[in-house]
Amino acid sequence: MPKESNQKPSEAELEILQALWEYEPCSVRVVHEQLAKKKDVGYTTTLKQMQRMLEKSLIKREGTGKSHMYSANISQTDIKASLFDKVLDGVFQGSAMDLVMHALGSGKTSPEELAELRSFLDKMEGDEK
Amino acid sequence: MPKESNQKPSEAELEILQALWEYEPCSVRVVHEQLAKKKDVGYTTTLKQMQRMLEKSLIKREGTGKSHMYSANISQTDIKASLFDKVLDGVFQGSAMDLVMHALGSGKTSPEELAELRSFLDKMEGDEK
DNA sequence: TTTTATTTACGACAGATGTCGTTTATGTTT
DNA sequence: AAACATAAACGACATCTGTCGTAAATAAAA
Repeated sequence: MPKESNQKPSEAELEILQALWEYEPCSVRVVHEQLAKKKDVGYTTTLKQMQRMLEKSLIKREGTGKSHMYSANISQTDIKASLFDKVLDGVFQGSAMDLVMHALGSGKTSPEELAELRSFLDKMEGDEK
Repeated sequence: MPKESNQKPSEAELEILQALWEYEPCSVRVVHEQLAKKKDVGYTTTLKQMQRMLEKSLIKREGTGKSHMYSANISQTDIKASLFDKVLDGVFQGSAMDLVMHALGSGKTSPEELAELRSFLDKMEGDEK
């Protein structure tokens, strides 16, 4: 199997991964510019962070001499699952339903999405039987 | 207003808070025994952790002399919201729907719960208009 | 081929986190 | 009161994180 990372990314590392998932493969500069939009941080800070992430195999890179191109070495799907589980077990006592309710109650869902959800439910209930 | 904590708990701190939410007010010993079920850690470690949390006002305590009784100083609801938002923005690109789908797709919901969700949806759609 | 602009690579540092060992204080039993 | 059992307080330490400054490497321009 491919040697994927097993470490869980920190806050800052996650931000970098996000940029990578969107632009990979790309240079440190590109990633940094994304971060710079959200917060005030130095280029070398981003670089250093990425170098450490490289050591941890959270990301990978290619290219020789100057300018390396980086890519995430961990899928967004995995992180989604991982963070999701963490929150689920951490504060929702493992009740996915509770979490769903929270999500719907947060007022961040449009009517269209609710409709979509409804049909999804139909499909789910259709399957089991 | 009551002086509540503003810091976000770390991994280990969250575990302690969980124990507190369930048993508060309680002693360090009780909290420790809960943690000990899940991981191998020393009593003084838990104690130290809690003392630091006290400084940060993540928790509070009462009782004089020996044996203090501790309680969480931050509501589980707040943490829920906070962690939820973090995950939502962090990897689900702010799409609550995506997160809901993930939750439902994780196979951690019973048919009863799905039914419950359905009626919840009915209610929601009934309200808006 | 100098100069200039970038990109990397290193090394440092402060603060947060996770873990303990040891010492001190304080009830509880004889 | 003396001995014992516990709880709390301290201080120490190794990592991990977030941030940089500075130096070295390398490509691009003059």
